[in-house]
Amino acid sequence: MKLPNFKKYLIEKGGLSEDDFNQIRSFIQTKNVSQNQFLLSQGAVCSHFFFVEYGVLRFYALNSEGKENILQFATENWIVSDRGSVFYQEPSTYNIDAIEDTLTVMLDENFVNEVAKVNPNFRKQNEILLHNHIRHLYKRISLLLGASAKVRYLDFVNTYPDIMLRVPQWMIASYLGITPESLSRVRKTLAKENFKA
Amino acid sequence: MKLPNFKKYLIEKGGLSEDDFNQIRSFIQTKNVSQNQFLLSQGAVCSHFFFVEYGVLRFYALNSEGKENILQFATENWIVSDRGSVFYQEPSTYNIDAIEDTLTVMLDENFVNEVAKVNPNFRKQNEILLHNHIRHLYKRISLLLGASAKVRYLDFVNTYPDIMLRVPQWMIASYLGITPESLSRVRKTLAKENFKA
DNA sequence: TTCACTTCTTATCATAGGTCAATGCACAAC
DNA sequence: GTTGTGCATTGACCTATGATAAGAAGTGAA
Repeated sequence: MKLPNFKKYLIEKGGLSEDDFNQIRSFIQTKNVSQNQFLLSQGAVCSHFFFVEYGVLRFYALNSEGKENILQFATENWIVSDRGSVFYQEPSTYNIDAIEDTLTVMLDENFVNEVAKVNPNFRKQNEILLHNHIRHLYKRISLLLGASAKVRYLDFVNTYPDIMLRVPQWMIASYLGITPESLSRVRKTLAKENFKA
Repeated sequence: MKLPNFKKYLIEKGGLSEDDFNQIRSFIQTKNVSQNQFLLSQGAVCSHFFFVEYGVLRFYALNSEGKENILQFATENWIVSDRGSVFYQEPSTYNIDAIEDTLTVMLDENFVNEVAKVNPNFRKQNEILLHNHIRHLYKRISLLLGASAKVRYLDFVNTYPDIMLRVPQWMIASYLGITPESLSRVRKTLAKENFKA
């Protein structure tokens, strides 16, 4: 099983050596998800974190009227999961499905512990990654609280130009918290403005 | 320096023993902030995490028009900080000030390392707390994406009944991403509904 | 080719929530 | 007492975005 991205991630972000990586190879479990298949469905208990080796996942909730709210896209090198479900064995209120055919590495609490045994530094690195994640979420909340649909869209385009190209526009609208129609309008006015400038 | 909440936190949530706590006493630094004083101002580098021993802090951003968006309130036993600033020495884009006179414990990266030396289990516990934090942020994002002002307000009241009583209403409006006028109207309709029921 | 299906756009109308301005309270300072 | 300052409420109006419905363009299967 070749997992170039996962290996690179553990070495560059996790602080592991090539050797360390070889030692943990046996713990690695992967899972394929084809397009439109679910990795996690509302109501199920989520037992793993999913690292995306290749492909695109979406992580979303359904609100009381059944509307999908996309909380996160996950492309290569991202990790998604319902953390509450992993740590407390609660049924999840979220869904994860695949936007493209995707290969994931399944990580659980035990995996982190095993890696930490091989290289104790990993835990520290992992902590920094978690803080980083929190930071991104605060930025997102900040935009949702105080920025117009247009500003949020522009930020998305700048932050995730790659995702832009791989997911349909209506999903981006959902991620931004607006309707596809509104996003269409935002794009139209932006196009006009650029034409003038 | 008596820090009953901080001690309790490290023992209950951090997995430390009474003994462990006594060993790290010497690393503990505290800071008092009186009402309306700043703990962090936009543009400064934030070097610490702040644990609230008593009091209330608010963590907020200013949007492009200068409007405050409150990202987080922190009462007893909460930790706030601009994580990007702590880990990467970047100037912060956020502000933290005190809503009540507050006593904080100042934590930095080194603190975590020292505690982990005394009790290696701490790092693992800390990781779980971080995951929990992430979970709460996703819930918040989910509400901002898909719930009306009324629903968000009701959720706030249920989740943070204590904070309700300690911060002015216009700050709650800011936390919810609406104007004080709108919150006033939401409360009015809720009052009517309760009267009928 | 046609048909079905999805995505994106456009137009019209509806509404939640924003903006602005006035009023009413507390509470503190004097 | 008076004056001021900050907060909550209310009302009149405005606007960004939602809802609905209809078309247009792309894609893939039969």
